[in-house]
Amino acid sequence: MEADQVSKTERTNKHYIMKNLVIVESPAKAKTIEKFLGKDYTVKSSYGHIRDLAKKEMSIDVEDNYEPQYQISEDKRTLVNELKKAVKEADKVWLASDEDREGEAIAWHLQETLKLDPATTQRIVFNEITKTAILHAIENPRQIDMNLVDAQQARRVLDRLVGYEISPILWSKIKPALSAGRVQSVAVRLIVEREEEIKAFQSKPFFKVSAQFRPVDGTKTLNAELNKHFATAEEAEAFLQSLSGANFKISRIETKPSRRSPAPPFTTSTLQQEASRKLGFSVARTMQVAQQLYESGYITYMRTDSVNLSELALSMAKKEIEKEYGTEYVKTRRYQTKTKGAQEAHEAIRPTNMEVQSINIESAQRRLYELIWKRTVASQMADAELEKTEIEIGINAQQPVAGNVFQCSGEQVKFDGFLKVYMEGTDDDEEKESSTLLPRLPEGTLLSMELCEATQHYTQHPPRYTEASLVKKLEDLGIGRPSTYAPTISTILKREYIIKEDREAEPRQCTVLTFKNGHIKRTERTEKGYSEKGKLFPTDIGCVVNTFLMEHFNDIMDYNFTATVEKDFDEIAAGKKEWRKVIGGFYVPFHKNIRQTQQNSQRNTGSRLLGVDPDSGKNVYAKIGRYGTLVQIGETNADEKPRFASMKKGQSIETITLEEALSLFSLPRTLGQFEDKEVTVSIGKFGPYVRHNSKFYSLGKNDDPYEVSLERAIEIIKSKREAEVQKEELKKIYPHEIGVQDGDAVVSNIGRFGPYLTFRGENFRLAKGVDPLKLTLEQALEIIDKNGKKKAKKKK
DNA sequence: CAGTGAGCGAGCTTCCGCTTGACTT
Repeated sequence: MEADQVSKTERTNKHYIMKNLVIVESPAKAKTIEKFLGKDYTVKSSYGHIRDLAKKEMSIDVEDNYEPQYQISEDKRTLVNELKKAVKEADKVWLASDEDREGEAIAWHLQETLKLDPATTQRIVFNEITKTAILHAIENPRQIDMNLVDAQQARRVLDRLVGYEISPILWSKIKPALSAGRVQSVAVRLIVEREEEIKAFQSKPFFKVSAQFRPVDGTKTLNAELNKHFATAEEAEAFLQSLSGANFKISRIETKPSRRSPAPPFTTSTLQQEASRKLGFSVARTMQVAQQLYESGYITYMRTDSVNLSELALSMAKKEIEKEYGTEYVKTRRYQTKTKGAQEAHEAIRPTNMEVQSINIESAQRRLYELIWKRTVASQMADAELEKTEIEIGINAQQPVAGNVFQCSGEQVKFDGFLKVYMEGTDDDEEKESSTLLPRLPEGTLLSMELCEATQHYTQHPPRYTEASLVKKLEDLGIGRPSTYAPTISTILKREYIIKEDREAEPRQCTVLTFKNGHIKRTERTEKGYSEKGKLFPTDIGCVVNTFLMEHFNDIMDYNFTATVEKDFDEIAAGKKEWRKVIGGFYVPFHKNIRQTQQNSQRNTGSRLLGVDPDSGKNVYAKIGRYGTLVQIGETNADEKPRFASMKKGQSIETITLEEALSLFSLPRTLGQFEDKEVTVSIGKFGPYVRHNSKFYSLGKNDDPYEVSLERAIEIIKSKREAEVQKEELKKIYPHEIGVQDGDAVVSNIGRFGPYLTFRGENFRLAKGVDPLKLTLEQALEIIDKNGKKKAKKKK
């Protein structure tokens, strides 16, 4: 009886202080929301998905209507246990993951895994992290939308089926450990096809004619360009010749106003593009730095496809612009997201506080922050007003020059508007002509020609993709999501389907014809061509895999495949289609194709016959082997085993010559004798090495195993020996006891990254240049204390 | 990763999308 009473009291008390648990996706978000909600609410984070298809095998039962087999992800087990505990202590659970397909699925997986009652579990959404938005969400809970969840399940299952059924075919037909997928394979296709375009491109020379004019009674010069190019030097010369004794006058001058509008605020994709163009960041670096800014509270969430700004952000921007630049610079703009397949669960990427123009922290973070600040503020500023002037200069020659005129144009800024803050970069490889202010001259003004030049140029092949321009292309095609752009690139790099490289351009011969005072002078000059930095090139493996996939899985390689299945997913989300039927409609023919391809297709190694080995008279091939590209002497199915040699970095099946291939067989190479033992050089699993007295010495970065001399090899051996002696010396010194504090020793030790301190089972790094042997106990303890505080901060 | 250096062959490899962490010798 007494026990009953107690529990009753407890229950009443509990009721009195209602305990709420809110689960969001990101811990940074959790921290912010907790502040808004007060102490009746505990806010925890799921750190994204907590459950997924099991990693091993397909984990989809195709016999049982595509039943997915889900599993708590390895790294989420402890987290799920914590969440379970928190659920027990709460009276009400609110699932507040993002308002999109993945977010809804996260909420559902949480509900299932935490065994929450759907009837009492509250599903809430907000796409703006403000107190009003969150309180509004709390007042409008709903239940989980199973249609949206099903759309996610269909997406997930389709991707697994495609990836896990095609990849094994690549292992058996081309090379082990390769992969294929709805997103990555199309990304590779884009790069391969661009390279093919470039290969097919025939660069043609042409001549541009430019001239400098001066008004007969004026001083200002006018630079203009002829409205026609010439194919040959002869034609250009004939044209220049015809200018002898010609008259020039302004035949048309037109001035018209024009406007320019700012670019919308950043999404993940546009941030990656601008950071690449303006800061030279790789896509991964941009995301890493943005993450740091997000975690420190400087910017909003960095994985988004939305250009939308919250009302709060709009008014903050307005205030900031008024304060900094004046009211005439303000123009509130609401942007519409046009991206295919955008889900818009978040705002655009913007500063959390527009009053903060810059932050005084590490350079990369500061520069990226300033870029975001400028872009956001500019997006809320007035148009720039320009005045564009076009001038046409007519030629009055003895032999009429059919329809040709010289042209020049200039732009003048009347009101700078958003240009005061920010100007979007371009991907154009050639520099844009700088806009100049043109003199105001009336029509009919007579001009004298000071100089005229015909310069040889070459037509340029389409540009290779950079990481950022590939992301843009993928986004345009609706392929991939903000959270996957960077990982997709790193996957196809890791598989060695593509490489990122700088390539120097071939120098080119350019003819210049100069026409001055009635004479034509011809000069030849060598011009540095356009060299490419950080561009993406397909590898042999990338090309062979692409050809194979294009031949056998044309539908999945189609640029519209994702867009097409997305339509199905949308219909599932709208409750118009059943996800298992959609998957069935795809899988039945797909799987049939898989079986046929496995049975009927040829092994494809990209083999190319290079010629005949003069020593053995056998054929020499270049092809893809188990561990990469190789060259081979002799036939694979002959009685005698063929000889193999791995290709060097930078060599490719397509371009390697017979001589280069044969030289690869010169390893292992015997260089000579040292200390009465043979010195040989070769290449192993971990790179090129020198072998001497059954010991191995890695070659330096700049040493070529095919070229390296005995002298250099001995140098390498000696320097490694010396390093080892030094290491032995260090071992004698370390571990070195600095002193004892409260019965525990403070010890310095030496590791791979240099000296460090150990105290009570914990390790502490030392700043550069600090010699642990000279440290006093006091100094050492100070370092430990400082580092300890840092660690504690990090843990929080 | 760890300071190695084959080739026999067992058993492994793989997808896309959400999200951050990690001890550090």
